[in-house]
Amino acid sequence: MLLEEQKVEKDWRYNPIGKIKHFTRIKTSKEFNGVYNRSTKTWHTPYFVLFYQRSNEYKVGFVASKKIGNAVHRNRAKRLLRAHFIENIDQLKRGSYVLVAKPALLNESYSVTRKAYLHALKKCTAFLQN
RNA sequence: CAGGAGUGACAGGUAGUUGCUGGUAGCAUUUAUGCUACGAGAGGAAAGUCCGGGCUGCACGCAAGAGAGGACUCCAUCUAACGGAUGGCCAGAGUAAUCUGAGGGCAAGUGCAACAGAGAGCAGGUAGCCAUACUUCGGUAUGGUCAUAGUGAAAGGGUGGGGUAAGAGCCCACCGGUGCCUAUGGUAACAUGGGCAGCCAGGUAAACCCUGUCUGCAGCAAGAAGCAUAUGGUAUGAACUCUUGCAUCGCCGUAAGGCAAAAAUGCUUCGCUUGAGCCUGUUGGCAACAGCAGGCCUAGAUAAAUAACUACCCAACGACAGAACCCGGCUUAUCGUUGCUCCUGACUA
RNA sequence: GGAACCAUCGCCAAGUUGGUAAGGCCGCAGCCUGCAAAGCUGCUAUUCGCCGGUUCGAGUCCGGCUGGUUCCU
Repeated sequence: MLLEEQKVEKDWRYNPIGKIKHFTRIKTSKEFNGVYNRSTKTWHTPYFVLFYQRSNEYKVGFVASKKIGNAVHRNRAKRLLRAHFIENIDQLKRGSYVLVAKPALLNESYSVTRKAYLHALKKCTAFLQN
């Protein structure tokens, strides 16, 4: 019994869900291309594109290209996407996520983009719920 | 009150909830992670990368070698240094406050100037003017001359008088400009005078070039250390050969490395923030700035932290915009709010 | 982050020492042909990426912006 309890504790401690720290970031263009090409589900909205690849690792990548604007606008787009991601982080399945920003993201309010994000997650079947 | 000129400051704030990146302290354990508390967390340009410096590596015998290349160029001061700043001088713009200026040398040398025009670089002579000769009395030829006309961005001083066949710095007076000498003021650039000379000497050096000053080359993806992976091996003494030797050349010299190792790939750590630092006061200076005293520690990330939401304030959901080794400048972008000083005009007292 | 370079007609481009922008393809018009193609002739840059400066005069020289490309990885 004790061992089992310890195991549960271990699992909880090693379960990275709940903190963005535990998601390893996607860095190189090779990794990004891997997610783009082998993604199990993708969903497009006017504000961003969500790529989801099922795997045993926890990985995230936020992308803001030069089309969005200068460095300030790119940083803001990535921050907004990160805020969306952190909000529902404890309900996500294992896998690699890539969020690509679009120029319309900066002009729309947070509540609208939040709805779009939740809808995209549903369509990609990334929620943990049964 | 209206219109200007200069120089500063700020770059949203407050409260709450949920989060991010470092630091310090404590606790826990699987010993590199988690939790809790406290405090910190982008700019005036962080930008462009246009200059200068620190720092690091390479080079480093001659170090103040030589030349090339590059940059700058009125004077003085400031600075670690600068192509920067401050104050002046000169030139230009403006009624003025004030602003703008790559602002040495073309009386060292070489080159360049399309078109137009007679002529564009040791000046020249188209029209014109004058004299002489000839004459068919229209003019033609030769010589003198350049004031006047025309061309051009620019035609070798200006005005007046004398002079002459006609004219001309040919001569004279005044003015402008140039060189030399000199007096006064100023640290100096230079300014204001005086004398003498010669008689005018064009523009262009962001054309070559000359004078003077500076300059070794590269950049934190510099460079150092650790772990893992696979590759690779002439010779064993020297020589040969290979690789490297950070722009060029001369003389001198003949370097370094080849398992006690080298280079490649991936990851990590250091470099990485206490510094020509900031703030306040005071002293010196017209000022840039410097000295002294006291106080402060103020981002250090790594696909890259400052966010999301709610409420209120406000003329305003705020302009331009995100540190990436660090400083000093320059340049460019910028919605506004606001302090101080000065100038001109109008009106009132 | 650092370093180097480029921009000329719709496309490809020349333009050395500053003097009024060659050429080819495409397009348009004409000739030729029964009609076309080919060929021949002619036309097409008012602003040389943009803004200033030097100069009598800048595609060219100098400074600053804008856009793009390449290298270090």
